[in-house]
Amino acid sequence: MWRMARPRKPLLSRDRIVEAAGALVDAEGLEAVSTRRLAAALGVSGPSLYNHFRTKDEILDAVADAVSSRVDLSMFEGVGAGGGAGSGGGGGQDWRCALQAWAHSYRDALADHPNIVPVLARGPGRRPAALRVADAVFGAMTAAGWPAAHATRIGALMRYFILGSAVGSFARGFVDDRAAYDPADYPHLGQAHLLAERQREVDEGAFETGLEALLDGLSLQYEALRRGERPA
Amino acid sequence: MWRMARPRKPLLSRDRIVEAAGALVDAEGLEAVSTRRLAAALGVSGPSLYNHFRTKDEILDAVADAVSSRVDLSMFEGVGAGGGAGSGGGGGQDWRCALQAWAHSYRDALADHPNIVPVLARGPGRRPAALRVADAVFGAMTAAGWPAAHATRIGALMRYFILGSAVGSFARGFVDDRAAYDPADYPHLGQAHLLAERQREVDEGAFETGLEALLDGLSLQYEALRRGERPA
DNA sequence: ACCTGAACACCGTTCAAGT
DNA sequence: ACCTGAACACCGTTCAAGT
Repeated sequence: MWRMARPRKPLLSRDRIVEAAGALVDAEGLEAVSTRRLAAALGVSGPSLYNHFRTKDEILDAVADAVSSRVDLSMFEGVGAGGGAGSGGGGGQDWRCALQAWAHSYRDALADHPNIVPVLARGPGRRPAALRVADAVFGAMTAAGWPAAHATRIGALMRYFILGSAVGSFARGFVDDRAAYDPADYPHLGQAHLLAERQREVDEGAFETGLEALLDGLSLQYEALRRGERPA
Repeated sequence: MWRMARPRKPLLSRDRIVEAAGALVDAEGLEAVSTRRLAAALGVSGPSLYNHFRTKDEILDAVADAVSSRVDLSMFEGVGAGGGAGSGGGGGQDWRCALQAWAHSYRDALADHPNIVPVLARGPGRRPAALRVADAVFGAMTAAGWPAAHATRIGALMRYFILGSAVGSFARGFVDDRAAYDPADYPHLGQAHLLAERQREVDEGAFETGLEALLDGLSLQYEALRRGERPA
C-alpha cells in the first residue's frame, strides 16, 4: 500500500541542463555539444535529458534565451513620457539615447557568448526573453512618437546590425597568414593578415562608427517626420 | 607495357559537387546536407567526395563562395577618380551611391540563397570571391578619400548590416500563431503574429530604412572629415 | 517521475582494395 | 587518378525496463 515515499531527489533539472549546456557552448563551441557529452558533464546518461527537454534544439534555444535575458531594457522605461517636441535641450530625442544604450548592452551580452549567436539569430520564435526585448523596443519607439510601421522597422534594423556584428566578426574572418592575401589578386588587402590580431579593436571601432551613423540617420528621419513630410 | 589508356572519364569534378551541394542547400537547408546524401544525388558513393575535397566544410565553403562571386562589384570602378571635393552637383560623394548599389546587390545574392548564409558569415577566410569583395570596398573607399582606418570600418559595418539582415530575418523569426504572444506578457506585440505573413515586406522595409540611415550617417562623418575635424 | 542500457537509423572520415 | 565497400567512432532519439 504505502509506497516507498520517493527518497531520491531528481538528478537533473531544466536549469542545471541549461547551465551545463551554456558552459559547454562557451568553452568548446556549438558543434561540441552532443547529448551524450552534455549528459556526461552532468553525470547522467544521454537519454536522461529527454525527461526535461523534447529535443536538443530546445536545450540550445533555452541557452540562447538565457543570454537574451541578460540584455538590459531599463533604459526604455521613461522614453516618450515627459518629452514631447520641445521640453529640454535635446528636442525630444531620448529614444536615441535609449537605443544607443540598449545596443551596447545587447552587443556586450552577445560578445560574452559568441558561440551561441547562430542559435539566437534564428529569431525570437517562442523564447520569452527575446520577445521581451522586441516588445520593449517597439513600445518605447511608439511612445517616442514613431509610427508603428517605423517602430517595427527600427527594431528589425537594429537587430540586423547588432546580430551581424556578433555573428560576422569582421576581423576574426581574416586569416593571420601573410601568404593568404596575394597583392596580385587583392591589391588593397596588403595589411589584411594584420586584421586577425587587431580583431577586437577593429570590430569595436566598426560597431561604434556604424551605430553612430545609424542613429544619426534615424534622427534625420525623425526630424523629417516631425516636419510633417510624408515618409518614403 | 602500353597501359590501358584510361578510358573512363571521371564521374565527379569540384564544380559538379559544388553545384549539387548548392542545390541541396537551397532545396532542403544546411542540415540536410550529408556526404552520403550529396554523393547519392551525384550517383556515387559517399567517400568518393574525398577525392575532390578534403572535408565537408570545404564543400560548403565553396558553395558560399559561389554566392559571393555573384555580388556585383562594377559600381566601385570609377569611384574617386574624377571627383575630388567640388566637381559636379553632389560634392564628391560617389562612394555613397556605389555603397548603396553594392549593398543591394549583396543582399539580393544572399536572399536568393538564405540557407548558406551561416557559412558565409564565418568570414572571408581564404575564399577568393569573398576576398575580392572586401578588396573592392576597401579600395573604393580609400580612393574616395576615406582614411584607411575608416575604410576598414565601413567595410566591416556594411557587412554587419547586410549579413545581419540575411541571417536574422526579423519577420521570419516570429511565429504565425496568435496564442504565442500573450498581451499580458508582451503588451506591444499584439500584432506580432501577423509579422510572419508580411515577412518580405517588413524585412525589405527595414533593410531600406536602415541602409539609408547608415549612408546618411556616413555622409555626415565624411563631411565632418572634409571640414578637417579630428575623427572620434 | 526519472533514470538506465540497448537499439535504430543515421553521421564524417579513413583505408585497403580495385580499375 | 578515381571510385568502391567495409569499418570506426561517433551522432539524436526511442523505448522497454527498472526504481
